[in-house]
Amino acid sequence: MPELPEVETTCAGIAAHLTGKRIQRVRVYQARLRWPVTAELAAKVEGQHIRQISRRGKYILLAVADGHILIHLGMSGSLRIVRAGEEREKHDHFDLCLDNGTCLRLRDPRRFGAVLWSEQTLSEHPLLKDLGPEPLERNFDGGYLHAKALGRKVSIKEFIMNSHVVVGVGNIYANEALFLAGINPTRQAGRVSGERYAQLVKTIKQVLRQAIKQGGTTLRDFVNSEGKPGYFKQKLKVYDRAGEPCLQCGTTIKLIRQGQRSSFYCPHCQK
DNA sequence: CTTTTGACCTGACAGC
DNA sequence: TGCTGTCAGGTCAAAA
Repeated sequence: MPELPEVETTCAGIAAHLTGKRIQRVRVYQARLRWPVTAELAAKVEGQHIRQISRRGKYILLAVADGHILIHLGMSGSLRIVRAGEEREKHDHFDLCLDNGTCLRLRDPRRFGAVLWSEQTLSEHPLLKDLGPEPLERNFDGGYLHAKALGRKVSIKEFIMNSHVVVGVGNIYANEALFLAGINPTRQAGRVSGERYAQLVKTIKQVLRQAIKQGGTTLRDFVNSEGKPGYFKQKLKVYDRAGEPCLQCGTTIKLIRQGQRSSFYCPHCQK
């Protein structure tokens, strides 16, 4: 489900509710997520104040005095702020109960998400330390991508979806950015010019910024922290449009599989 | 080192 | 009304 815009939307929605609040109680209803939710987490954070909410790639980070809670939404996760008494529904696996009668509640049908405790410096955490740059920051530019791609034979689409290359670009936005840049998703990463990488970086930033503005993309079940969907789906040019006409030239949008994921592109506009 | 494949899960939907 | 197979916003770990 959530790519960077959806995680960003979620983060922005929960931040004001959490910042400065004291964690009264951790409730784990289903510990078996991507990794087990540990008893250590509860022991460490109960009674602590949430100092700050931030995001690194698709990880949401809640800072407390001597460590961080790392939350990943996987494919189907969502976070909401609920009243403490609110009835739990199917797939609600985790609550962070605050001292003001509200809870941060994680729902995740597929359980590919994660809730982890980290006492390490974040830049040394095994899941974070090798992550690529943030796509919306200045250090993510055409020169960086072009240099990183040198000698790489993977397709450009799999390349930009690799979080060690750049974080936050998932299947929807990879397809969209490649369309906007006019690049065929099957092209080898190492065989794309610096000029085209500069263009691609622009379209990645553009599509992510627009999606954030629209509150993300809801395909079937993404909801923000208030339970509302995102509206970027209406702006998608190629994703989920196989067999439909290209909005630029009318050619039929093609569907192929790359690395077990669907890719959509216009064979005429993308070379 | 890079690349590919399998694994983890539930739910929705198509086709028989 | 089943049942089976396929697909879905991710990404780690192991194999090649």
